[in-house]
Amino acid sequence: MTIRVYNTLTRKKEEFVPVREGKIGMYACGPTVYDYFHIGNARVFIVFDVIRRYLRYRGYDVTFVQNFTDIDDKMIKRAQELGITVAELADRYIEAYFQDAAALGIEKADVHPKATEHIPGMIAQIQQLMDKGLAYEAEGDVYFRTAAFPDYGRLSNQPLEELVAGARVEVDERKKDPLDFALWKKQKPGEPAWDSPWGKGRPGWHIECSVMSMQYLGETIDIHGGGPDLVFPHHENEKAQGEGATGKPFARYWLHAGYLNINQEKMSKSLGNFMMVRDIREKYDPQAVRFFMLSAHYRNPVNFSPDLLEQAQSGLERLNNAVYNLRDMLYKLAPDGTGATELLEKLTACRQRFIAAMDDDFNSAEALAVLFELARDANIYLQEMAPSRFVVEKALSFFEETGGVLGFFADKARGSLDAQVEELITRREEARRRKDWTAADAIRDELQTKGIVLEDTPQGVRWRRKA
RNA sequence: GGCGACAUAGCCAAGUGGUAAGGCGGAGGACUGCAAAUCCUUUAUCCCCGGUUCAAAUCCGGGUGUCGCCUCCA
Repeated sequence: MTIRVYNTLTRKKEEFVPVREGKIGMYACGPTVYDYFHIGNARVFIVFDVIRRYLRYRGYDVTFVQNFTDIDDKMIKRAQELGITVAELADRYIEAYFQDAAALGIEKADVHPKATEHIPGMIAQIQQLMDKGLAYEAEGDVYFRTAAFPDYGRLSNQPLEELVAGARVEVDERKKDPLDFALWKKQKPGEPAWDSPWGKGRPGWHIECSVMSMQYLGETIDIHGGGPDLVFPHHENEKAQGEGATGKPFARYWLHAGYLNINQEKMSKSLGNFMMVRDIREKYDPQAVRFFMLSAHYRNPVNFSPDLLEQAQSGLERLNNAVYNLRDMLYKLAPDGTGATELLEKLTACRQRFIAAMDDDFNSAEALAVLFELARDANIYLQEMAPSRFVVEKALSFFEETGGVLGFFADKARGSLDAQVEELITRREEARRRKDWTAADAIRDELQTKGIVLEDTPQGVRWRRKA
């Protein structure tokens, strides 16, 4: 079986074949760290986190790079507003990024390069482009000469004439062509700047990603991805820069997530409907956010609302309960030999279906459906009077394996109860034996307030922590 | 004007030729001292109109509707 991915460049699903056998270089455009990241960013980060985990699960040696844009107009403006330096602003929100990302179960990339630490490489690439006639200087700025790059517009599938006709951007007199974009920007008073052959200034946005991806992953990377609105101009420009400089394909597969809307509308400052992960975290389980994102195919547009998040929360709880119940049973059973049951056969079938779903352009929605089906089978199995520890263990490892790909069921430790809680549970059991339901229920209620849920099963009392 | 996406049950959402996965919610039932968790049953002919085909949610044509990109927004 092979993995198939939808490639924005060719606008169809293709068989995935990396440049070097067994190894994958993957780059996703990261946040500009001038604020907390929003729920739309979160979708992209989660999607690429899962893609990366899945490719690793399929046996590839994956190197994943995600940058931080720590110098640009927005950074400068925000730093001025806050009365701090651009570097201080970056530090603040990079730290916030890692906190929010961790809450969402997003693993750190192998490398998180910052633009400001790669200025010499950018200058070198700009120089390369100038040497090839693909860039020109104009009053301290440097622009990419799009007319000299015939492939320009191919990624976004836009004929050049149309790009020009549709251009709403005001014409900059210094550009030779409205489509030309800045590689280097001359310093304005008060702005951070670096020395360059063209005077003091700073890099354009697009050049940083070209340079950082090539530095860490080589001239041709396997997967380059990001948010949907990066197709044009950002990725189109990156591609032009990288291919202009090397003459080689910049990326084999371009992957883009779909939009995340709020109330059927795009998130935008003017509508005032920006939702930050930082705020959502205070009210909802961030794991539910993750589940929500994976419950639809990554390329489809999705709508986001608190109501939908609660639906997701309920769905995730069902899966979590299945895993809790398996773990609890494992804890209660003594080791045994092998157990031969239908459930073992279903495990094998479900594993195959999970892989088939994810192989098909990372169809996490279908993959989740497989987990739900197995959850039901496992729950049924747990109702047997004498389940086999061997089988329970196998079922549990299925969830841990697939959960490892999707980023769920991470807290393997069953956890322990403090002595006081243990004592309460014991006292409740005694009360139940006496049929003193009032006392038993009082204890159960008390534990509830401590976040401990008790469930009575044929095999004895079971407890779990409320999420 | 150019380019594109989407339209499946109350809600979310897979499925791209063979007679509709899964989840949330609802209803009924089982289990339980009561719960919780769980299980069982139930809840759709896939926007409309044509066409191709033995057979279409799935392909083709035409509509309608929603959304997006073409602005250094993920």
